[in-house]
Amino acid sequence: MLEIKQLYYFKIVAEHLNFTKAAKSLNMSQPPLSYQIKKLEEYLGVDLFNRTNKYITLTEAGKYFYDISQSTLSNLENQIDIVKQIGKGELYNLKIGFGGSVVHDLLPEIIHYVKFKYPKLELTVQQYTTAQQVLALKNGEIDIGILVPPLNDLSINTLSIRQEEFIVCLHKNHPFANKTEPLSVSSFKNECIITPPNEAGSSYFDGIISLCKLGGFSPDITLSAQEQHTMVSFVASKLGISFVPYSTSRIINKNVVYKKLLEKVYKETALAWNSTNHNPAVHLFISIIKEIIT
Amino acid sequence: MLEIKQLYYFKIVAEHLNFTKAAKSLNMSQPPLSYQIKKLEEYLGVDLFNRTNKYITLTEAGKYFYDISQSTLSNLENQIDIVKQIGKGELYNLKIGFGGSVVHDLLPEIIHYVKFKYPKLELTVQQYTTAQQVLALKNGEIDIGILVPPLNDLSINTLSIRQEEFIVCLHKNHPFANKTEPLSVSSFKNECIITPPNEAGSSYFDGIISLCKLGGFSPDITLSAQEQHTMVSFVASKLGISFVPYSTSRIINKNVVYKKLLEKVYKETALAWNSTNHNPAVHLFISIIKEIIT
DNA sequence: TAAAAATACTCCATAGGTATTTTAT
DNA sequence: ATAAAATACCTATGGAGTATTTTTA
Repeated sequence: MLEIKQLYYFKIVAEHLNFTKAAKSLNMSQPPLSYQIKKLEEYLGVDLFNRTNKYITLTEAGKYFYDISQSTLSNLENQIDIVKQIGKGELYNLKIGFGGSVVHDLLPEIIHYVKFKYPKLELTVQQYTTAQQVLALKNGEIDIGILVPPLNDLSINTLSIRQEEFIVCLHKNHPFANKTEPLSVSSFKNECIITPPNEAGSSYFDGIISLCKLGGFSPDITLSAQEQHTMVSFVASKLGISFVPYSTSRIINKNVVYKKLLEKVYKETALAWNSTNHNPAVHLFISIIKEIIT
Repeated sequence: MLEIKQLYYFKIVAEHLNFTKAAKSLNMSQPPLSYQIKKLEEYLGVDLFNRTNKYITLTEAGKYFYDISQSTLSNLENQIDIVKQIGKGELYNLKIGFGGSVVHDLLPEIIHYVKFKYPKLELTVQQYTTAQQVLALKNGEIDIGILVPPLNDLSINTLSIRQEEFIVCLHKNHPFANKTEPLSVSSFKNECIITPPNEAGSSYFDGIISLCKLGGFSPDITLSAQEQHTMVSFVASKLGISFVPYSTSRIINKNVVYKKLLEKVYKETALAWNSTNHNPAVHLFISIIKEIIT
């Protein structure tokens, strides 16, 4: 089996390109060092050094393995530092799941604010769908979700942190693209509507459906896209129109315009957490977010 | 000292939350497993499990250490796979240094082309200045540089892969912003010129100086920026004008226009490699690039 | 011939096994 | 009473040391 000791020995030998000197710098004798490197090479099934009895050089595989050893050792060192701080209660770690829609505005804002004001709070973030987040919250894989409520799950608490009205995204040559007054949803009853994927319990998708209902029609859905910028690109390619939350209008595309709607439906974004989670940072984080949104 | 075995043992225990069952799944008995975990905790100086004799749970530090163990083990596994392939000559690795100016066009083009056509060539890329690249080429830290020639260093070979004329980047309200014919460099003799940093031997900077000489003046340099998009932002903020290579005009900024110049000076981009480098992938890579540029 | 790696061997530290005790539910 | 972790003790693998040989520049 591979051992960390071997990575370290190898790193030192690769830096000295001389077993005897490397052994000296490791405060050990040369034979066991040679032995460990040989064992490492046997484990990998790969020669790491070109050996002549006078001098050694790294093979191509050895050069690559040097990078591995280097980065593995330094990563471990840094991460273990963090573990020690968490253990001493000097640092908190929170695992945060988020949906794609907050990547470009809310999430960086939150991360910067937390890093600046609460350097003792280390955030690990990963992208999920809302459904995946609920699962991950339940099995403790994440501490906090940033998702679209409502959830019909009693064990998960939520706190609404943003309400955005839906607006419509049109191609610049669309007949309504130059109107200045808000548009009625009913004007689009014969258009192809580009939506997010209709996953089980997707409130974002449901919001679009209820918007169309207010306009008196059921949408013709032939195109869906996971990412907001893909939806915008589809509109730019004249594949249809799209109802998007206000924040999407940050995505600038020269073939696309955004227009307000007469009918008001709101897309909510919420924090979610498992009520049985005992990580003390959860409530710290929630109170920080409350600071931001007020 | 930390051992990889301990990371693995810990991972399994954390997944079972039960020493006896974890030991069974590891084909070992429970006491030595408990002993190794205890040793690990002593090494870290941190409790990883909350123990009662009936059941155990992960501490917050333990949860974080689980992530470390997980990712360290899987990274090592993947990377070792690559080392084995390199060792067998089934895969080549090339370390490539590049200057900032190729990030948005040439570099992605090269990476995609290579990944698609030569999946056996694994590229590791890292950003450097031209001067740093020359150093890294000499000490073998990188195999290939993508930089601005000429280099006055005989041990480094170069191959020019792109020539771009300099154009001028102006604020949209600049008096010349609406001209259609090419502009003379001399028109800008009284303007503040935004440049890249004047590092030792920067041919990019030198190109701008010789451009100004053609216009019959020495530039007034008060502002410099490392990144192309920063230079464009400075122009957008009316802090001056900038002479930029043609590829920079890909950076679209609604307050900025790009205009051709009467005087033609070219910024070159070249591949560079150490003539004593024996990595067989170097010449393979060079021949691939020749395919792209012809 | 000299410098460095490989080989041969010895020893002891420690990983892991078995048997047993402790503890909390 | 029982399931699970901790403790005590034993064994043997293998890591590291010393002495020596081999290799080639």
